[in-house]
Amino acid sequence: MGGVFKALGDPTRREILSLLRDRDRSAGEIAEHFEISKPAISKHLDILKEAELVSAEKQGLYRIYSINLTVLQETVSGFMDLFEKE
Amino acid sequence: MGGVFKALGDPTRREILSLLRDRDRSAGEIAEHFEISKPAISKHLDILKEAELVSAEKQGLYRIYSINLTVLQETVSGFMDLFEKE
DNA sequence: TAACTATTTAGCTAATTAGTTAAACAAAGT
DNA sequence: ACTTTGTTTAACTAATTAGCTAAATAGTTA
Repeated sequence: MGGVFKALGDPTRREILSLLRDRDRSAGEIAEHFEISKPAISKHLDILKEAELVSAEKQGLYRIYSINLTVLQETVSGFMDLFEKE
Repeated sequence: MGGVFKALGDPTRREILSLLRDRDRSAGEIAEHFEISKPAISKHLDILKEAELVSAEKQGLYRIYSINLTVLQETVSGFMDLFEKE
């Protein structure tokens, strides 16, 4: 669970998630949206994958990334439950 | 908003929040729950304060910290709304 | 198999972060 | 005023992180 919050701590990674919210995208397509280098994006994707916030599927030459909404929602809302007033 | 996720990214800070969930506590009381030094805790508290996740009130010799549930909930749930399926 | 494209890995650097101890500051009591 | 107690600030260090470029890997196409 720590990994999820760590992953969400970086603005680039949050922006990647919001790109993937709309639709799946290849690594290169994601990289296009940022000023930073492709290897840097690749590393961010790796961290998101590690946190299970995204998953990747090989499709020919491309790696298609998709967001894992379930993990995102369950982790964050599970955490937030700790802070419910009762 | 970034500040909130950055603040939540650290396990010590999440644990501080969960201590403050039960009741307000002084800086020293918070520090007692951890192995690390008081100055280290003080810095964590500063980051949480910066993110407006906690607030501090002077009470004589003590600084009493309380959690700001509103900021925590609104920020996180506001962020999660971006990921609602529609 | 050679060339091309997409992506990742490796090796490096600069910046940030979480921790340390020592010193400073603030409030209270003697 | 001096001491004690609680907390923060300063100065430093070690570890981590986010970025870079160059090289390697993997898949496609000619």
